[in-house]
Amino acid sequence: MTSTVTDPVRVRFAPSPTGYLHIGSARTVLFNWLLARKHGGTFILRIEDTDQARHVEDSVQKILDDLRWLGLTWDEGPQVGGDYGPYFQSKRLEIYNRYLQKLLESGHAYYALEMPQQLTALRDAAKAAKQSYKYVRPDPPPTIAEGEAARAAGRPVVVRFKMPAVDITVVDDILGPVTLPADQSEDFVIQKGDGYPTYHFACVVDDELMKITHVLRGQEHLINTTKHVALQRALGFATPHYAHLSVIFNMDGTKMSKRDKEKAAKEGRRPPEIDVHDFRVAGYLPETLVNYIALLGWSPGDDREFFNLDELTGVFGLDRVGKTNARFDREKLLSFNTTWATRLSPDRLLEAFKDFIRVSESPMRGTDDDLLREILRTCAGFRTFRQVEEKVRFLFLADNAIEYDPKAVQKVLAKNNGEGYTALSETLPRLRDLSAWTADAVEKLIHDVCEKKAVQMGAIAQPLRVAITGTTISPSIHDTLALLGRKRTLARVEKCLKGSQSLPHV
RNA sequence: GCCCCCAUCGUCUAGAGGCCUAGGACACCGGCUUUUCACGCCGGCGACAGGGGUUCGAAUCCCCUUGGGGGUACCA
Repeated sequence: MTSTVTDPVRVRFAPSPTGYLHIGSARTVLFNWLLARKHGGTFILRIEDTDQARHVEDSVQKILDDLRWLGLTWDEGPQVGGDYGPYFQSKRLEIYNRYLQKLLESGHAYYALEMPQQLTALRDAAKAAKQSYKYVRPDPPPTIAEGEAARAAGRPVVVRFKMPAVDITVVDDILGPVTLPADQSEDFVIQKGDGYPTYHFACVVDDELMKITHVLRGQEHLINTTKHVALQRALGFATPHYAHLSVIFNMDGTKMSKRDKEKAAKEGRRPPEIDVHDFRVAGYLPETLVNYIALLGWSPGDDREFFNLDELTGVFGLDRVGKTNARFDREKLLSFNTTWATRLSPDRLLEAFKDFIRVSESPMRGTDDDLLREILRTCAGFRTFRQVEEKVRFLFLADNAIEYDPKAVQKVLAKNNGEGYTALSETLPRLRDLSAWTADAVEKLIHDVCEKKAVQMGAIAQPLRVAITGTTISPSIHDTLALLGRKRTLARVEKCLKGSQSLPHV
């Protein structure tokens, strides 16, 4: 089915505040946002905080911050308001109760008195016997009066919706028609024992009241759609367009879960990035993330693959969203980031770099813009900001705090009877005498030394690099020296040379 | 157990019956460049899950099998 969009498009992203923004959710937001922008519609953010037990305190703040970082701003929702608020479900309890009463009175819903443990036991038994389980509606169900009395007596009473015994077909904008047999759905809970609505109920009421036209969500909700449509019919609500997105997995086919991080930490590995915030702290650009996740399940139909948000808005469409589950390829992401870093203007790159420095609490904090620009320039071709940081880490260490990598020292300085040290000591006076300490002058000097000694660049550059950084990795040798400055360079080389005298193999 | 969804290179995908001896990107493998790490350039390897149909003709349509995924909560 192709749906012609006539009403103004209103879409929403409805996270529950239980942590950071997951990379999979980020794709869902992106597609919603793009759909809204594409049609000049409205993108709404709604916080589904109906689960008191799992609520995480600063979660909302974190999610909002990472959404903004991605550039996915919302037209209605927390912090910006709107005509259809409040946008926190916990603030809409009266609204849900009103519709709940209607359902109760019209006989579409009823109070249910079973204890949770009782139900769990039945489910477990069915599972153990490899049988399917379904809640059986009491016959007759408790009356409203009985339900209210039980609740007044302090019993954990819930309200269940009478699921009609008809097959329900929804025409998904991505998947096409999907029919769910009636006998698969039970009378599900719409109000919990604590008085909060369940997701299904709150979601349906809010989507109606907030005039949502398109529901774009994860595939885990596909089957819920039956419940939602049934609820809409009972309530006399319109049914919005539905579109369900495929799932994103790790390369090994497992789910991308925060558990991966815990597991890695326990095993002493660096935790993989799972939430948007993880990628941000790891030194990825928002442009990269947006571009990469856009291509997970959507394609422009041709060979182009680099798009910013504006460009995506221009070409995005639900008709080009695929049905297949995707795997998250970190190698490709890295490659995208490398490309994006070269595509951005120096100003934009600097801005992004500073965000990285801030959120990652980098030792580069407090560095002035000119130096940061210079660092970015000398590290051109980098894959992530984190890599830049590692490459220029030597700049932010005290001269006497350089840690020498034993392997680098052996390979570059000590090997062959300390020929690296020899090269160093021969170069040192030339550096002392260098009139102007610029990258160009340094480069010229090193070339000159190489020529005089009839050796390759590496024979001079590498010993210098190890002497002043402690490692074999840094920007070009002339940039490395220029960045460090004459005084600190000389100090480090001298200290390195002095240290060599106590080494047995020299 | 039951229900639903999905199926092209290792990965993301293009492909909407003949344009396909299946295209691109990442990865991988060679080579070039090179002061380290990256970057860059050139070349190569590499897929229509299997089986039945439909059709003059199928990666494209239908069925079955297999495989993968989702759901089956007083979570969302």
